[in-house]
Amino acid sequence: MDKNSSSLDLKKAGLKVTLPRVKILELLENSKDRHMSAEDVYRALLDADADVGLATVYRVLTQFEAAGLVTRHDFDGGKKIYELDTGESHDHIVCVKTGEVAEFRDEIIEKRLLEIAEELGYELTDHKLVLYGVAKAKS
Amino acid sequence: MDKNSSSLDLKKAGLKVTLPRVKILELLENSKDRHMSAEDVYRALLDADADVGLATVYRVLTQFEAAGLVTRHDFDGGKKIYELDTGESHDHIVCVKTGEVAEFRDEIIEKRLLEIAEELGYELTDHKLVLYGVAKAKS
DNA sequence: CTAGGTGCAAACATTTTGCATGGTT
DNA sequence: AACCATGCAAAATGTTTGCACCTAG
Repeated sequence: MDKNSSSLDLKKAGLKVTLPRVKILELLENSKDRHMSAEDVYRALLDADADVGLATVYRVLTQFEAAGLVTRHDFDGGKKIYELDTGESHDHIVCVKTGEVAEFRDEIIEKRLLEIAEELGYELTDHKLVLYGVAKAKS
Repeated sequence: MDKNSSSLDLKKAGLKVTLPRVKILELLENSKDRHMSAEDVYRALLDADADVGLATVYRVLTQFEAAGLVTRHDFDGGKKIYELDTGESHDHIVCVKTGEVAEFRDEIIEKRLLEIAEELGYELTDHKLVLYGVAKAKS
């Protein structure tokens, strides 16, 4: 019953349960790297002997985003990065040396952003915050 | 002596003073919209009867970025957006309806970001913060 | 069975690069 | 004069789309 959870999520999202969609969703759920580009997903599927076309990967990821299953980021500029949407909004910190991505959520920031938008005369709908830094050696 | 300031900036940045570079820098300094894509710059130059190739626009903007004269953003994902670097780091708020971009700087945020990076074991080198919202009717 | 999904390849959009020519110091 | 910058067109990315075939409900 491995695919059951994925199937349920798909149905809940109003998407027909097809093989490519299940495979992609499972991949996103199980992959160690939560942040993947369409190309990453495509290659991972190939490695897993799943025969899914690149165009389908793009289409499915787009549908997943529309359905709220995944979130899209444009960290650097080259590619679009997708990650499973856990419901918990969070921000990212990227190591400029290794490219590794970590996540965090900070209430002080969240609260202040609301205030700032208010002060500027906007109703805040979303935000995107990425920190860039060098990971320091751990003591 | 309109071009003098631009020329000086270019020299200070260690760039040879050429016509395309001067024109592009002046454009960025004088344009009402501080945020422009390479295509935007290219078309504005065409409109001004400046005969600069698109490839040169890309090259010059890249050099300007390397020289610290401009900053690059990837607001949505499609295109890369450039803006003059005023030295004052600031963040952006984008109206999801009109696409208009406003700028702000908030010390509470700046301070907190440093703390967060520290807590996560990073030395902060940069950050990117974009708020998305709907501009409310002004009373 | 029927609507919608998929794969492939071609089309697109944006950015980069090779090369011969031209401009700046 | 020497060197680097430019323009053009071709190539390289990354993403989207048209169309014939296939599959889930």
